[in-house]
Amino acid sequence: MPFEKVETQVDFPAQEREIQLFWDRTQAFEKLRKKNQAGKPWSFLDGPITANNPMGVHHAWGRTYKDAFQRYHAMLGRKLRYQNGFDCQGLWVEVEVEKELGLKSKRDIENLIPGDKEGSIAKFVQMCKDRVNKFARVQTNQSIRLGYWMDWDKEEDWAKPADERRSYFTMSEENNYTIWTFLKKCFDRGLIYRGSDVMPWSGRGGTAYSQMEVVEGRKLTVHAAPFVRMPLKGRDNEYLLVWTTTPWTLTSNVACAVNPQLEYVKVRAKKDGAAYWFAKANLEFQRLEKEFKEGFGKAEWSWPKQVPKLKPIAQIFKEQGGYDIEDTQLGSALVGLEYIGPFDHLPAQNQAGGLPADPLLLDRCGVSCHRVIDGGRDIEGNPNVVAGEGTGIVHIAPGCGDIDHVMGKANGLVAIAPLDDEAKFYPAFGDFAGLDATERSTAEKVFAHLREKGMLVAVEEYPHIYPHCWRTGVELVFRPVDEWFIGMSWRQEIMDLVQNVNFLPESINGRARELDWLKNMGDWMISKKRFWGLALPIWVDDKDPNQFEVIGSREELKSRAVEGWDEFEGHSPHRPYIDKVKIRNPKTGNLMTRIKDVGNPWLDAGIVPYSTMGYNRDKAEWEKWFPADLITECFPGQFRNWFYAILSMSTMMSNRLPFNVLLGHALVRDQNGEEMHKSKGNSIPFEGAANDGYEIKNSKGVLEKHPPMGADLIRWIFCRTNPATNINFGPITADEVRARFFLKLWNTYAFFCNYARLDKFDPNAPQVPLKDRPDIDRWILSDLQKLIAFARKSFENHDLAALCLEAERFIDDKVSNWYVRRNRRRFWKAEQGTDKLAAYQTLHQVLLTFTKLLAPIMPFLAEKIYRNLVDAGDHSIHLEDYPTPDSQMIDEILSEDMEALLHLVTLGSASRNTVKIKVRQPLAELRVLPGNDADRRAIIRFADQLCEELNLKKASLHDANAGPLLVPEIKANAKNLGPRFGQRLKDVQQAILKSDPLELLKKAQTGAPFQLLHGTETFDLEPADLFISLKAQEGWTGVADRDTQVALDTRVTEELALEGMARDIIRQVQDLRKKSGLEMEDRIILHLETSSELLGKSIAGHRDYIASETLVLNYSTTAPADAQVAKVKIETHELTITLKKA
RNA sequence: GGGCGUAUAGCUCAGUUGGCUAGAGCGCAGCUCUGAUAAAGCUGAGGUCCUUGGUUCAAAUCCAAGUACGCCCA
Repeated sequence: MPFEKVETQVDFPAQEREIQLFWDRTQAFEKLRKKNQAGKPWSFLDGPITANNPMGVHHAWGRTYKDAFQRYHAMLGRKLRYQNGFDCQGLWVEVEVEKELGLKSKRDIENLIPGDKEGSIAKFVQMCKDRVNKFARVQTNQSIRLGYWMDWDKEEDWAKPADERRSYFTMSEENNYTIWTFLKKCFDRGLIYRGSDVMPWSGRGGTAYSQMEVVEGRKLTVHAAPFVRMPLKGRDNEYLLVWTTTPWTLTSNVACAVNPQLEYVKVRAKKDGAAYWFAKANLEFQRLEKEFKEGFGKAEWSWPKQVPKLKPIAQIFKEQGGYDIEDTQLGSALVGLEYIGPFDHLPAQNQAGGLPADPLLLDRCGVSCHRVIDGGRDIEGNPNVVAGEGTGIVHIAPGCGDIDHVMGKANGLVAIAPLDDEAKFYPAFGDFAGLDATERSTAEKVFAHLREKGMLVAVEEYPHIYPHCWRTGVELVFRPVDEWFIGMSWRQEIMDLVQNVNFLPESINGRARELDWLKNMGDWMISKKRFWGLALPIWVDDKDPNQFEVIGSREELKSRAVEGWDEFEGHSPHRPYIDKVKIRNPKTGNLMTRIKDVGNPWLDAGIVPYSTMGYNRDKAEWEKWFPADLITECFPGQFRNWFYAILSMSTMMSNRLPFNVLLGHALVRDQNGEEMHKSKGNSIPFEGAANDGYEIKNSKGVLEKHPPMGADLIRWIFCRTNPATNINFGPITADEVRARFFLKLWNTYAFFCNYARLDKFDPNAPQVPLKDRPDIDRWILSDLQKLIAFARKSFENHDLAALCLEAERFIDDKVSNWYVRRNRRRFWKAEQGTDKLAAYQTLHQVLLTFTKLLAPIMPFLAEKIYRNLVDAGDHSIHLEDYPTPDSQMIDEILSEDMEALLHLVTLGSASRNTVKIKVRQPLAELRVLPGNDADRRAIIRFADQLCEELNLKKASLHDANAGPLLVPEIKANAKNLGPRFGQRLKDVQQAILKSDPLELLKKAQTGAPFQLLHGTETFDLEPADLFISLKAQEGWTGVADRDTQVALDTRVTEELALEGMARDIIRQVQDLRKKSGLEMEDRIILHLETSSELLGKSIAGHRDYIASETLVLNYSTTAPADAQVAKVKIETHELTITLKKA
């Protein structure tokens, strides 16, 4: 039965839990799917969430969007897939499992079962799978609590393999094999290659990092940077001065590079008579001067306090006894000079062909390569060696740096690679063997050695941004590695497609950002020397490492397999089982073995437009859902990650865009705009916000408890936010939104239900025809239609913020603060009748429609309200059709007029405020001189509304023929004019007083300077020179805005005063009723006692009025016993009120 | 170093194709209303619309340069 009593104190989270039970019990979601089974498809593609931890409150932003758009389209009758996605594979899962197990390195993993490497990997991979399953379940439950309607896995589903569940999992066979399809297409186009570049490498992680990952791990670091002198061969006491921030690389120095066009100086130190070559510009160059003042480009990257300002090279020499400049030469003069390196005694420096030995360069070694080379230019034509930081002479270690590597190749230098896969020195490095390159002590050892050889000139502390391992935090080193790449020579194809992507919100410039990335990105490194991930389907010839093949499907592998298939059969394509399968190279007849590497996880997420829609399984089905109508994700970072992956992979797969619209949103911050971190105490867990309550630090740094917001409130907060800007999320926002919207809506709904219940309003009674309803009903219904149209447009434009803000205005300004407030009496009044029925029907329709409009955004609250507005039984609001606007009900003129009425009310209130006469005191008349048509219409059409609202006896249109309503009174602003006019001030004042105030007002209102004639004189004046006030006639007060003037009769006659008192009395009686705990409908026996003659007169004159307002059954001449008593003051008169329930 | 974006009240932000006295919410002060409302209304204080120059009858808005901040890339 509808219209149960609604309490105004409400626990939203508790209510949401009840609604969830209702949905579960009635199978509401299943009913919805059934209802739309034959509908036209609307394709949403979920970007997979990393199933590695519980989801945070920031995930709720995107997930709310996802749910809201799906629910909206479901209400339009569209058929949806409702498929959630979990991102499963990759290093981030390994990291957490390693942490759980307390493992420190790859070797620990391989030794999980001591002595059984393969078994260890199998066990580790299984644990990764288990972890993913565990958190997929956690996230599923969290998402359900958010109200996110998806085809979630049920208890029985979790026992099934990933491929047979409802959500998609990137670890599924389908997903992995579809990536194989993609890689095969790349291979067929000749794009897959093995690169042996010098790559950023994590010693602890045991893996190289892709460009994307290096970005994640950049940190401000301070390195001990030595200035080293390298003796030139054949010159006496003459040196190259080099500088480096990575001292360990000096062990592997092979050459020194200069810029031939740059000027170099030869400086002789007075201390020991040694001569040094370095770039002339560097002598006095203030290195990192800007960074010293301003930091390194991020707030947290300010100059480290303990690090002194860097010295120019000249200062270093001065401090060591001074110097003279002996010579200046272009760099070209240095090219070819040979020198002695600092670590020439190491075996590695003397090994033929370098380390590892290059078979083509066996005629030389590190030591024999030591000479000055031309640093050359990069692909954009900029010189690789420049003055500035350093010395303009760059120490080159082709085994330790990517540019060095390139230069080494170009100059026929050997490469010496000093570090193993744990970033420790190889044995060929003497007493450095086994040392960790990133340890400070290793750098110290380098310095000690240099000092001993007399090659160390100075050491400084040098801060810079240096790449670190994003997971372990250790410094990355550069070492030569074999990694697998997709060549990106086809980037133009992707860019051509991206031209047509609809990136929202537009202000983010998503297309330009994506194109920028596509233009500048390097080749895609897809391999990772780890355990848990996509098995890259690359098989390499056992005897000829240059021959390899990419396998495109499970079937292809099976048909090619010559070994190991039986052991693999029955396992997912993961390590270690997939590694068993060998194929034969048709060209050489040799066996081919899969590379051990696993794949980049963005391949996993990037293939989902294909793998989840059945590309390899059922093309017709795939065509039905591809491309997705919408995807939505958090945008920072994704331009180079998921967006990049799906766009590029889809280009390769079908040369089609995988989606029509991409809606991005920004980041969640704490309520002060700072990043949320558990350690900072400002992070809000999802469960805390949704259901359990949470603690965050307040401004004093003390943990403070906050009640839960509930899912709908979280959802609303996210939806009302401009997706282009970060959101400051926290209790302040929550309280504000709850108060201004949720409670407003709730109380309006409670008001309606509570009266409807008392009045036994029948929602099924015949509708009062629109034409028979008063203006205010037709107005709110008209604006309701406009809101419906706006809501539909907002969903179509993917602009939920616009809808939420408009909905807030509608409920707050229009329904609650105007419609309900103005119409309370229609609901209160005792007699039934058309007018009352119309009021009920109007408000019922408004609330019901509004609830449906917002059901996609606040599904719980909408359901709750719906269930009390209609006799719904087990029928959910989410099975309703989305409202359609009825243009017949839209009345633009009426809307304008109502707007104008609000404008007049404001002016009226303002005029009351100027004379401080409270609204409870009735006044005789308000006159309006309208400045526009709407105001003119409103004062005629809504005079009664205006009277009621402002407590007036009469509101009328001012007759223009009767002269001006208000007259400006203009005085001179002596403070302004005095300094300018001095003794002539009096004349100016006279001029102002004598001029026609209306004319003067007009001049001043232009805002521009103007002239005032006075006798023979002309004064140049500005608007600020005048004090202007508008005066009404005696006994009246007036205010005006730009257009419209109002004048209020402020004379309080005795009759009006007595009525005012009566209203005061009513107010006090009501107050006592409320305090006494009486119900709204209770009738009372009232006794009023006063010694004031005036008050007595007021009571006598308004007995019936007071009685009807306060539900007095009868007046008692004496104070009743067992009654509530209050002694109050009406103005200065004392009054004793005694009442009891009749 | 390059690219993109932003700069408006104490805070968070609106401000459309240039156009009226630059606004809202929160916060602050005063007054008011209240038997749906932990609410609401009116008034007030609070602005170098980042700076400088230009275009224009007119610039917060368009253009240029600079400064600061953010993001992306190197």
